[in-house]
Amino acid sequence: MNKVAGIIRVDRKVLDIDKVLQMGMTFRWRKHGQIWHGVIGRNAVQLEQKNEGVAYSCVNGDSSDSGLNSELIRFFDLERKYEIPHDDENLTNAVGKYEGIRQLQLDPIETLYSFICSSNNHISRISSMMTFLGSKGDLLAQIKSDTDVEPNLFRYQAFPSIETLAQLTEQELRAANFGYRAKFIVKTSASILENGGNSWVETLKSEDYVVAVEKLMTLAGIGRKVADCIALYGLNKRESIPLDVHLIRLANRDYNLKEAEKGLTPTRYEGIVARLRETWGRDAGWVQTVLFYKELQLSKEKKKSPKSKREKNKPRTEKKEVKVEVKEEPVELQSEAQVSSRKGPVVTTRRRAAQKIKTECDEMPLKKAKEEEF
DNA sequence: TATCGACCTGTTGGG
DNA sequence: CGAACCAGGTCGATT
Repeated sequence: MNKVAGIIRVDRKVLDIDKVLQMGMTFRWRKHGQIWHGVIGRNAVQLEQKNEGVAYSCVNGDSSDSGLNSELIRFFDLERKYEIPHDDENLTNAVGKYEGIRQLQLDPIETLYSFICSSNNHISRISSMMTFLGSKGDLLAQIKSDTDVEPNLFRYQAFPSIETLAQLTEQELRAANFGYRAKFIVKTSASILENGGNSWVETLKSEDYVVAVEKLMTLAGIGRKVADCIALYGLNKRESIPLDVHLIRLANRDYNLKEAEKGLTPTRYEGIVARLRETWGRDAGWVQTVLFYKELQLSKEKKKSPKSKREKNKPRTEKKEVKVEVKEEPVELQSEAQVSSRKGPVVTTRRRAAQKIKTECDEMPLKKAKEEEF
């Protein structure tokens, strides 16, 4: 039945597919029983994590075995050995506790649309929106699922071309629950088409990080943070740090960042991100992913256990050995946050902002160490 | 350049 | 049960 199958021998500590496929990097993978179903390029792929590694099979036979194998290695970024600052105890602990997270190398176009949908949104809805967009793509395969009661069917669909996406109307998208992002999708599809379609997005991969971000931000619905998400997961830009209140919050707590969580202006965004890059080193983007995952887990734990009013005032940070290298000053931070505004970074001067990034990037040496790890 | 409100919709902390 | 200095932001207008 499965034309192509194999196994990638990789430890769960290096790659944990349960984590990376549902933490908010990619949104169209589904797990039925022990099997993950999804699409990579034009391959309808099934994955299962085992002790020996990740078993894979391709159910539509588009790819040769060796081809799919190397595509998966690329997809999961397995050729890279992430590096972290040796003296960062907080990070060392987080990496040790939340193992197997990778900086996925996803399809640029799908990633672009994913993160337009991500604004002011949560994973489950982004997933349903992306499934809707995916439903416009070529059907590669479909399978019946024993465990999935409702649709009882999983459809593997290639992500649609820009030409196809450009046919969607705002009305149709709003009916599909895209909300105000419907307009972004319509406008951006048209713009990309004007720029040259799929190939224009693909070429962003070979651009410098700063240029890529600058170009992405010319599109509707793509601001600074979303551009960073696309750059990180879709364009393989490791210096990219998608910055939001959660990241500021954790950096305030664990890295003495001392920044207000709100009122994130373009200038402040660049400044904070530059500092974090310095702190986290050349794999800052991956570090952000790990720490973000940690926050996700902490907030889940928090939700599970009903909290007393006492606990609420004392934000607990599971630090039994997590040594915060610097003292926190929450009071001061709060007052800062109150002074600053509530919402709304504005990007009136994108070129200016981009130039600033460039300066910062030039200072950052990017050596190309590469190691095998599986 | 910074600041603000509006924007879809789902979830949640309070009353 | 219905607001909310909400929630993984961006845009456009205004200063």
